[in-house]
Amino acid sequence: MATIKEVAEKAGVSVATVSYVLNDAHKVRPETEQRVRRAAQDLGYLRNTAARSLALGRSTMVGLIIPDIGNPFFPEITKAFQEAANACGMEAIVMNTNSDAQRIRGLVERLLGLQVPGAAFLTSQVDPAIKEMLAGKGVAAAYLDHAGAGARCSNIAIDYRKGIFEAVDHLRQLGHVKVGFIGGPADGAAARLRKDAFLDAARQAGMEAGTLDSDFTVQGGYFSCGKLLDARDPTAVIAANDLMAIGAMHCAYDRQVPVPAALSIIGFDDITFAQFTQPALTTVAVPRASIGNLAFESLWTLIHDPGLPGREYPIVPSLVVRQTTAPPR
Amino acid sequence: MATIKEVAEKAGVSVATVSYVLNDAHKVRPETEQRVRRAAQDLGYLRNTAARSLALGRSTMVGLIIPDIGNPFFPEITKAFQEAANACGMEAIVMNTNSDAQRIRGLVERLLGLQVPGAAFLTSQVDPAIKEMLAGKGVAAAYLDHAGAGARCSNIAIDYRKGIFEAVDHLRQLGHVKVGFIGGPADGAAARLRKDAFLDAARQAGMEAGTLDSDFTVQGGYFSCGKLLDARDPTAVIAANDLMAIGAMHCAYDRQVPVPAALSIIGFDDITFAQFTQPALTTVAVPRASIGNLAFESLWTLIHDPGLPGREYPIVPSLVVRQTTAPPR
DNA sequence: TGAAGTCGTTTAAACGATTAAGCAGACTCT
DNA sequence: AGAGTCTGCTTAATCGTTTAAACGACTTCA
Repeated sequence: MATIKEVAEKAGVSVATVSYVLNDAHKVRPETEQRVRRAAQDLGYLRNTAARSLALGRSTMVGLIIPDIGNPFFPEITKAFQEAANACGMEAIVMNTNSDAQRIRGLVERLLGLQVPGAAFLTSQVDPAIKEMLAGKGVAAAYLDHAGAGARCSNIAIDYRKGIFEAVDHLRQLGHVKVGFIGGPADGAAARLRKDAFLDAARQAGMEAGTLDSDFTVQGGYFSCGKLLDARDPTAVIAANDLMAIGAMHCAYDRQVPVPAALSIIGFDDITFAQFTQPALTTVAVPRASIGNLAFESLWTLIHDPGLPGREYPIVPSLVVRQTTAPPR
Repeated sequence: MATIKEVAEKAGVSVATVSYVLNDAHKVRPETEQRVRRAAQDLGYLRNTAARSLALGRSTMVGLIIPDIGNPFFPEITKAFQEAANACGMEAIVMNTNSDAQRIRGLVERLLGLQVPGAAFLTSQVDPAIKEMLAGKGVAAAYLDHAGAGARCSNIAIDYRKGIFEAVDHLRQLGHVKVGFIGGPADGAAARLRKDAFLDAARQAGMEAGTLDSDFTVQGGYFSCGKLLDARDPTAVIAANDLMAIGAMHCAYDRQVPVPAALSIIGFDDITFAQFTQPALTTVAVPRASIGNLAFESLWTLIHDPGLPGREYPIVPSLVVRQTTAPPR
């Protein structure tokens, strides 16, 4: 592997000059710059990232921590984040918590060892101690749906309320009165936001609302829908994510309850698959690529202006009407 | 950030001793080791990966190159790869080609700059020049469905033939005679393997076979299924991946052709969503977690025994019968 | 008793970049 | 002409590890 030294020798200059050229510090005579670039090109020179990170005291990698890349909500976010990072000359290190908040500490230590200047945490819970530690070490952070922005951290806030209100309003316009809601785990902050929004919206629309906490899985949606149907006989069900909505559709199918004729179903997230269910799922679309982009951009901003305080970045979902909603039976 | 020097001072030893402890070289008196470990613990010491990589001449990161993390075939592979890497104290750097083979060169340069000791290429085509370059630099490589193993590279070979034969045999047993096949792009090697296997299997089963090349997307499956239905009126269709099979299901639905009563459909891959279609998709399951694991393990082996030649790792798919297949009308 | 091992530790030289500080030489100004 | 200011480059220190080689202090053995 060619080193900066070899490039310097070949170009007949010192390593410092090569370094200046490579870092676009316009300190070098154009003619010399050309010689250096030629030499680098000819030798197939590639900067040694490790050496660079050591000298700089920080690497060009940023962390992206998500619960599970297998969850269809995250691949698109990940991709957008990676692309944004690459466009800025950085690498993304993607890590899964497997929905186990305990794991985060270990992941953060790995990231700190890698000297990352920043990391995005797109998981619902992060121990405040960890947040403080990161801020203390000057590592930029971006969170999703956390309390708010802080010293070295920004927050990406999905406006669940708006999305849920649109969904409820859509059902109201169709004439529904008895509406069920299948929520996420009771201990999740993001799940609570959606449920509270639903209750408010339903009250405001004068609906008879019934809610049930579930677990964001297809299976969970299936069972919860069954219980809801038995207990309250709603004409429409809103699920807090698409996976549960799909479970609900299967439940309805198995019980021979036609969707949407006898039961309207609305999901949340608009995962890629939502458009391919039969009938296609009406759902609240969350712009996932934007989340990934914003997550990186917020880090980039924080990294390049250490004085700047963290910001709040809003994400605005909106209802996508497909085929699982219709007037009540 | 605490450095090894501070740990050494706190423990009253030299940095070399600390390094030996940290690297589990059992060269140190147990009593001293304890002192060092305590000191490291107390200071919250984390190894500086950049410095380590620089000294070692290679990093503890391995590359994983895939076409698109948004494609449901890859998240699970990625996850398994990451977990295998982490279990061995390494980090995975995941990169997308966005199905553009041209991009690979750039990605490889980034990986080489990161001093990775190995990388897995789970994409259909890799320029032989790149393969040679990697082997030349002593970087271990793992490929998917490539010609074969070589000096510093292993190959993971999915036995498409076996999977396709099982699918065809299943249809034969049900009594189907006119069977269609929706393949991938004509220029893809993996697509060709599946199609050839189908033609062989169909001939062997004495079936009337019709094939059509498509593009591995839901849309493509939809249109191709339509064309196949118009041209040949088959009683069953096999798609080269699940996405196209799902497209075919939609096509059948839109044409009021009941599945499986009037048309049997079989997919390939068994993506997570295959079990959630309505009716649930019969498909050939490819053990994706195994692919991820093997990809990493093959790299690990090559990295730790530089003398060892690359190996061929077989992946064996198998049919999963669900609800989209039945005897012909 | 002295040569030859062990054992546990330290010394010091890498590794490949970045960057502040220094240094010639040319140019400007008084 | 001499002092001061640019310009364009080099010198050399630095980042935090790893690891071969050296080095005392003991033990063993002839």
